[in-house]
Amino acid sequence: MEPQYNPARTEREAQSHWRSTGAFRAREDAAKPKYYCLSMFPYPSGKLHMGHVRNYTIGDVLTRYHRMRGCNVLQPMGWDAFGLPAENAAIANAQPPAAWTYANIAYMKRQLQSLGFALDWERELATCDPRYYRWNQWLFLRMLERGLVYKKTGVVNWDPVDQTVLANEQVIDGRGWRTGALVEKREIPMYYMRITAYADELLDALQRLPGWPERVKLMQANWIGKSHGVNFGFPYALDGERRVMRVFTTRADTIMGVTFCAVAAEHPLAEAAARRDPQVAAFVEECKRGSVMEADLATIEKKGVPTGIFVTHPLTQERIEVWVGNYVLIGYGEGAVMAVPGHDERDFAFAKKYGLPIRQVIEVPGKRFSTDAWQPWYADYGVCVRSGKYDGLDYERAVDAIAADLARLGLGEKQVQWRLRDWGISRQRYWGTPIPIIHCDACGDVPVPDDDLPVVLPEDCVPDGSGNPLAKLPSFYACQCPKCGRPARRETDTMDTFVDSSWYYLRFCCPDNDAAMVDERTAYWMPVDQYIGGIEHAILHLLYSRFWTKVMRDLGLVAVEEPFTNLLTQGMVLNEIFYRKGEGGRIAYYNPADVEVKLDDAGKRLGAVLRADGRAVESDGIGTMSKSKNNGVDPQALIEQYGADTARFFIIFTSPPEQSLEWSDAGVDGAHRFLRRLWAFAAQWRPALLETSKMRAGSVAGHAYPGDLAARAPHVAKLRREIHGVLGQANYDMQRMQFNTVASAAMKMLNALQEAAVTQPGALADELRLALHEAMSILLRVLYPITPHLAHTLWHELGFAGELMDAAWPEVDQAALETDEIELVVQVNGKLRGHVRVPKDADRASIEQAALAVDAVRKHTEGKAVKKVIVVPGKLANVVVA
RNA sequence: GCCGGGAUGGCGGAACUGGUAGACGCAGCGGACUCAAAAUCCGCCGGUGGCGACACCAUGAGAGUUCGAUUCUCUCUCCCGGCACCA
Repeated sequence: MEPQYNPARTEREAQSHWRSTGAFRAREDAAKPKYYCLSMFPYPSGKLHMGHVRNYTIGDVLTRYHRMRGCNVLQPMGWDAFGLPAENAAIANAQPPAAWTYANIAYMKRQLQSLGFALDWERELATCDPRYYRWNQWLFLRMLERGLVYKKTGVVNWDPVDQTVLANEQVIDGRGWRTGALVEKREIPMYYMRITAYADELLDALQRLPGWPERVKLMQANWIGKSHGVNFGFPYALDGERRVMRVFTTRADTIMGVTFCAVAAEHPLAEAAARRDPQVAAFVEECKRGSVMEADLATIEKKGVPTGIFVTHPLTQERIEVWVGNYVLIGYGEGAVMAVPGHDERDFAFAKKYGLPIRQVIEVPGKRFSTDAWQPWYADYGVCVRSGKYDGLDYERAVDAIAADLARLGLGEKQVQWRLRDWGISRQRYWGTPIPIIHCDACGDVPVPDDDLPVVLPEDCVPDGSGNPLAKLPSFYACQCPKCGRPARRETDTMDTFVDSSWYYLRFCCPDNDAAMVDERTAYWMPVDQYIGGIEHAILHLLYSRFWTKVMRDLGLVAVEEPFTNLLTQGMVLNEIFYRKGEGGRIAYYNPADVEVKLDDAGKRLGAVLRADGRAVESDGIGTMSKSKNNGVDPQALIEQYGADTARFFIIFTSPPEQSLEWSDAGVDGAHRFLRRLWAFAAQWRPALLETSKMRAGSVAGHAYPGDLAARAPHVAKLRREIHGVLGQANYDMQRMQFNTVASAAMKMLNALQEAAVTQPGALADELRLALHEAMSILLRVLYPITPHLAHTLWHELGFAGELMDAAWPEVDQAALETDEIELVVQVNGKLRGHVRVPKDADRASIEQAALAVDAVRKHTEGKAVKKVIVVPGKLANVVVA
């Protein structure tokens, strides 16, 4: 054994040992409880970043821990390989996305392997592989057959210069990222998946996911957004035709306060008004410019124009004017809303701005209504006033009565409304799963027959930013109609990459099956016992995966109701974002490693410059590490300098998993120092520990301190008390997944070991030797999930039995924790004033007496009446004085 | 704007069910070893006052509940994530 820690050699040897023994190959084994541990697979952006290291280290810790607890573990890895960055890289480097992606996968795979994760690489998959995405296409066709896929128009960002559809990410301040042209909204036909058909179940089943964080379930519930209300119509006549404008409201109790209505720019009424009023037309045009993002729509100034069209209030017969409002969403509800400025904040602001009437129709006791300024209580539930026959009714009764009256008129009914919209999966892009549809002039949209799957994506295209290259590639799109055999055109849109990631966890169970999407092996491994990934996926990816699983269940393909039993949402790894704005609004991002932050003498920040040219760069604050913002930190330098175990230990130690983390490598030295110190300690005491290992090799208890040998020496008893006390905490922390304090626990154990060992530097007494042996065995097992190479190597070097990865997780010896006396905290009026030692089984009265006898307590209670003494057994005594 | 989360020393963080605030580290300071440096080891290390014993203040800000609040409640500020075409 080398006297000094050599991470490169340790890791090389441990990894080759694991590789040659196939240590992490997962096989179905009905005899053992299974544990499927999955980390969200990475997008192959080029290099791993710290977020990946954090994510996969957490997964690895859990996988190795559960294996020691006796589980048959599966931890697979794959590549979320389709997506936009590959096309961006293609534009920049004139290289096909496929070549770029495969090169990135090869590099990142080596990085993952160098980190020593216990992955079953035989199950590796990449979503850009036709053997994978053919099943996207296959399931798409099954969903199409069942009406779960349909076609309708959707709104996209259109760059008029490049003649291409832009992702939201590619729109910066309303302009195309490459051209700087003002982006327009455009409606195009797209395929949708009917996730709304599962809205009720997706919401309901959240209650049966106790292993998910409450906040994620809350976010999903809010996203699905079930609301109860009334859908009703305002009759009107237009061009001599009698029609009805439908709206949905959750506040039907305020219906008598309607003073106007508002419709979205895309609403038929707005279009009708635009045809005869140029002002309305201009406003509708204005609304069609700008972003399609909800966040932008929500923050823009609320504006509108009157259409000159009037509808009839269904209950009062009042004439109500219709406005076009830029804040009304065509995609939500009916694209039209009734406006009650008295009791809706948005409507109030709108009415104030345009001088429209505001009417109070809800009263809350003790509150005074005024049209001067909005007050939050205006939106509260109360009692109807100035509402004719509904006066005096509370919310529930008013809604019931109004819904009944509207129903009698044939104009409305109660309705459940969802915020959730169907999932648009069409992308006008090249690097994705081709949608298996053929457009025939005679037969319409014809599904590609199953026998013709997969529709293979050509891998040699180089996008140039001006639209989808597939649409310019006759060898791809030219085809025959499967129905009539006449020339036809293949669909050139591809699928949203969320499709790929919606079921990869199922494919990991049976990645080698070329005949079926999934097979019976999913019954063994599914559901995923522990899923780990960034909190940024709390809604979309996780909701789509839940939906997809339910669809597959209904198709009889899998048996599970929900894909992920337990979810750990990892906090983001953040770093500062630096950029420069070039001509035409183009933005270039610079990696923080290449930027120097300038400080003044007082340490105040003056600015930042790019090291390469010394010119200033702007800061865009801190944000999640990403390819697009170029603020990732490559872990490679860290691994090369310190080794994988240090990188793993550091990322685990520096923060609890769920917390977001601003990247800083301060402290890496400390992590490395600890591992060196542990190695040196092991090397120093190796002869004694080896000898003890030999002596105890046949012991059933393994490495536990023998129960028949009482630890009489105080320093031995102290060591055992400390080790087992820390172990108890570590076990608790492991279970609640607070791994940073498990790492701390390992450090505390080494500190205790060193302290105990120096107490008797000469010949080791048997008692101490056995206690050190036991403590070291516990320490290595606790540390193994975090720093497996080092722990594995020391385990062998010190002669501990068997393979560490299959050693049983250590348990606390309660006998080691016992003491005769305990120390209690003594407070006066809740303030710490001293300590007192009492027998461990002391009763309340004697504790009270002991507390009152403490000098500091006497000083602070002198001349005052003691009202009572609060005794918390085992913890404290608090003397309360007047 | 809406939904979800967070804020504790110079820094990362700890404090289990409301019970010793600052575990474990980093950085810093002082010392030992050394010709010297690195490595290693020992000590100190929230703030203010005091030689000291000790006292007071302190968990983003402000209020409240409690014998006692980092922990529970309310209001506010700032930061992070999501908002349906980044993944």
